[in-house]
Amino acid sequence: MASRRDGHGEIAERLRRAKLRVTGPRLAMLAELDRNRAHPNAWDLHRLLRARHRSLSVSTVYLNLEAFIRAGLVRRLPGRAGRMRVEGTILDHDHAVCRDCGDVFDVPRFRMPARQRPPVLPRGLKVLHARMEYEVLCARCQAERPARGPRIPESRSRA
Amino acid sequence: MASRRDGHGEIAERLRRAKLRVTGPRLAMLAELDRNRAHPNAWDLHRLLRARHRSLSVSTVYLNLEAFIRAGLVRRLPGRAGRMRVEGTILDHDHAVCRDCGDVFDVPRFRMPARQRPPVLPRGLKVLHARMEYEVLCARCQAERPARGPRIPESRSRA
DNA sequence: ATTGTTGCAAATCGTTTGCATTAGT
DNA sequence: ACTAATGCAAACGATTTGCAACAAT
Repeated sequence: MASRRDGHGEIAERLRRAKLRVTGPRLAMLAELDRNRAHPNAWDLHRLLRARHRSLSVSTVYLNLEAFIRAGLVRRLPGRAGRMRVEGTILDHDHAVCRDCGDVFDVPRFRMPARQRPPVLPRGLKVLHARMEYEVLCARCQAERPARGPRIPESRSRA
Repeated sequence: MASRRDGHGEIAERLRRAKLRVTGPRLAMLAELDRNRAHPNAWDLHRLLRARHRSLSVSTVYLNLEAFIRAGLVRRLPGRAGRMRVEGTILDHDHAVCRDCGDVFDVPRFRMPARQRPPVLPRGLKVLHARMEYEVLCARCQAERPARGPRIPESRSRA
């Protein structure tokens, strides 16, 4: 509906290049993902977008995220058990994931030295990207006592 | 119960070092994780272990996996939306994750060149490990037609 | 006109939790 | 003895699916 106005021209273009139909929900989702650096999950997005798009349903969010991921417009992030996280900024950064709470932090990108040849991957795999990933302990989890029980399930997100 | 016999001596030792009580379910889980290179999830483990340990419950599997992860005995792997995968072999290898189906493949480890200094991480993060991760398209997904719908939810595992 | 997309609700299924019991230490 | 670990079932909550109405091409 709200096709190309809104200054979504560039986003609409991305969708077309990906051979995906340009629709309101998609423009809204990509726009949000463009600006949201908090690694939101499907529900975060749904909640955030409901403000302007009253009728947006969760299933649409899921369906579109899947489509975006396959189109390479969005990347799926490692996250805590039971939820999918996503990020739209396929920018130049790597991730640090907290071993205990699963929180994800953006970290400056590590660039593989020019002549360092990447390892040979198993036959059949087509490499799309290679990036460094850090397993860390976030400040909060370090403070934690030896802790055994599960951590607070996480669920923040900026607006 | 089946404390240290079974040739689980070494595993029991690992548990003690991690300050975790040595119990049957734990010995069984770690033993399975030691030999299973298929990146199983909680249900896979439960299913595999039920054979010998008829009474093992899923919650115990989850609880112990969480404990193992925090103890650094096991690592949590990136997985498809909504499920946790795990691996016991904290060996020298990296991972390649299929963008579309989420399958994980072990790949030879990339070693950061000696004098290449790793990037500075945000203050407060304590780095436990740094490894390369590849975003790939597995053979099956490459064969796939442009595909839009979700892939078969995955769920294999060796025995 | 054709076919992908959406929204809704129901169905699934992975993960978590409460609690009484059992078993390590 | 003291307390963690277990098993069970119920509770949760995230993701998926079926389908009819709708909209993009």
